Amino acid sequence: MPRKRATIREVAQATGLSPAAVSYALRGLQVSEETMERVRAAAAELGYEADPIARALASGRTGMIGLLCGSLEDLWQQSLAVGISRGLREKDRYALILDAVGDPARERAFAQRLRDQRVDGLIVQPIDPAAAFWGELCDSLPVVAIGDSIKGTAGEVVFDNRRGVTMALEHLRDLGHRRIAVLTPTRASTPDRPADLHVTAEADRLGLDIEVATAPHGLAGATSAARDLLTARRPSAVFCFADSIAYGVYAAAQELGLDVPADVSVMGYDDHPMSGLLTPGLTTVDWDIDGIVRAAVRLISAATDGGTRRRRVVQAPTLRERGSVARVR
Amino acid sequence: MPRKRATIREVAQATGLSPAAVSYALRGLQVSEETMERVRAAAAELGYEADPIARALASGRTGMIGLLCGSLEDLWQQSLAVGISRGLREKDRYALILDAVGDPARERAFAQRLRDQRVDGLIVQPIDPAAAFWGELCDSLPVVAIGDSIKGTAGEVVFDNRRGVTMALEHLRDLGHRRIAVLTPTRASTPDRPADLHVTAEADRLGLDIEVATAPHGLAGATSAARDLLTARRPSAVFCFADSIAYGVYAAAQELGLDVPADVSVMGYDDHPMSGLLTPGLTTVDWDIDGIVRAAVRLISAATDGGTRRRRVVQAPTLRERGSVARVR
DNA sequence: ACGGTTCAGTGAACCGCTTCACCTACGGCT
DNA sequence: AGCCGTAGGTGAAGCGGTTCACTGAACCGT
Repeated sequence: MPRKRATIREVAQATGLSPAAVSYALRGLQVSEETMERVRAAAAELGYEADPIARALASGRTGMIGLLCGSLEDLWQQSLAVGISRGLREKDRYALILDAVGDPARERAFAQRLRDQRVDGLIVQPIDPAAAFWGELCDSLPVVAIGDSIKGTAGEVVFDNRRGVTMALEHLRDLGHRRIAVLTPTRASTPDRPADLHVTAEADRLGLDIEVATAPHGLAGATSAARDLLTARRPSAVFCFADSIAYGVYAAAQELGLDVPADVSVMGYDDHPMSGLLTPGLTTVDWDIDGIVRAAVRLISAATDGGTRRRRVVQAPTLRERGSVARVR
Repeated sequence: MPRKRATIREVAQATGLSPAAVSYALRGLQVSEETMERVRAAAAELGYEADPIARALASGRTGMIGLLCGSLEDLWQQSLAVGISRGLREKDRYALILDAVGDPARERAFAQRLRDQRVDGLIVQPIDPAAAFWGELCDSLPVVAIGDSIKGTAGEVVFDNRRGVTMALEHLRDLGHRRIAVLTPTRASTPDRPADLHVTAEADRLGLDIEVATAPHGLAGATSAARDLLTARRPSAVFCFADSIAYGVYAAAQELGLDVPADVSVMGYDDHPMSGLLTPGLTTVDWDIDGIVRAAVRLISAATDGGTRRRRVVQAPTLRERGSVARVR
């Protein structure tokens, strides 16, 4: 039988004060230095620590930040999540991480769930940035969006995806590629992502012959999607909308005995740490994950600390050329 | 101004029932089919959904499972966390993930924090399985340990680390390696991990010349630790206690112009999905991550659903030979 | 000496749900 | 008819904090 925990009333009893006074004292409010000391001592003595749930119910705050990821199977999003967790910890906050598994319906459910959990703020990498519920959500707590812009957020770190896509496609074109397969992450339902649309527009402009397919982030799934792609009408290059997916292309190529980049060029998008370690190194679009983490943490902190001005950080891409894209023969 | 949410009393009012009845009805308890239907309709009408915080305070349960990771910088633990999250979701539970960052003090603090959050159960990959506070914790909620055994848990998935270590070292010895560097994860303070101890014992038995060093899980950190190792008195093989760390050795070797495995053999421990994709493929000890995930989810579910019997799953390692370990010249 | 501030602290009403003890009406059984 | 068992429902007391309105005393300047 676990010994019951001390409550605030016991501390009050022990010090001869009211529960209210103890509550204030422990938060360093409204009481004299002397009683504060007394209360602290008694609390330590009794091993008292405020119950976060009760506190959340009464005050509506938790000190937690919600982190809602579109799909945690994506290694890049994993890195992002870990980075943000650590960044927040340095500010004495915790991250509550939820994974929408690429499903917009879950995204909605989880976002609301996090609100109900009284997170002080929400960082989200949205699957469907255009969805209607975001508006309502942004009204009830500070939201920071990463990736795509959401209306009404308290701050956002958006990627200049148009630029990133252009950069990638131009690079491929410059090396002579014309028939290019594009692999984008699978989504449960597919809201038209701005970046996706931009791909076809840009391909048009550059006179490229594009074929779009989807692939899951997980290595096994991505590999099998890539296998289909490479065995059918094989393109000269594959542009993957996430490094995770590009890894699947490597795996499929290996299976099929195809050489990267001699038989097929591969281009990624993210720059995950592992991308530099592959042979050949993955040529990819680098979004500076550390910068994004820092910006997101800064924005959410500002917003929850009552910062009022809406902030927008636009992340510019860099082409990270390694060995996976070659000039077409 | 966000419209206030409906409470249970409003639903009660709307149906002409008592709050208690509504509470029961929504959980399918103690009420007639007919009122249940009426309540459901009214709830839907009002957009009512029970507040998880209030519910947690009153009932002491949340439906959440805590997941406490030793160090989320480790890619393998990331995979584990994602896998467990998904596995739990299928059982309509959520995982609350916390990262102890390799620090036993944080491990303690977070474990208690999770208990205070009223998680229904805790899955932990302990840094310091021998610490005293676990006992108290296991008394107050079901705990499942992964990796090393903890006293008093409701279940555990333990790795047969002795066997894994022996397997790895024997493999290296069989290929003629004698001077072997061992790279283990950095810990804030270093409780003597059983596995670590076993390494020196086994090295002794096999007549190997071992040098132990530590490295962080992050690629940058691991790389720099490996660089030091490889520039000093270079061993013929490096045995890393995590694939993440082995990746750092690859990176360092690449920087230094050393060939794996011609100049230095590398052996991992985990089998992360990326390990097969590197060139050469990382020879490693495979713990069957999917099996572990399944077992952990099963155990914690059983334990929280009032399962009483203590369960112990011992995970056996498999040597996954790829190309990173060569016969010594 | 007196009204007006400030300071430290109090009581009680929440926050929104669960749960325990109790109540009522109804049907069945003997 | 009388009694009991049960299904269906009610009221109120929590859960463990926070917060708001208020009080009593000390202090202030005039």
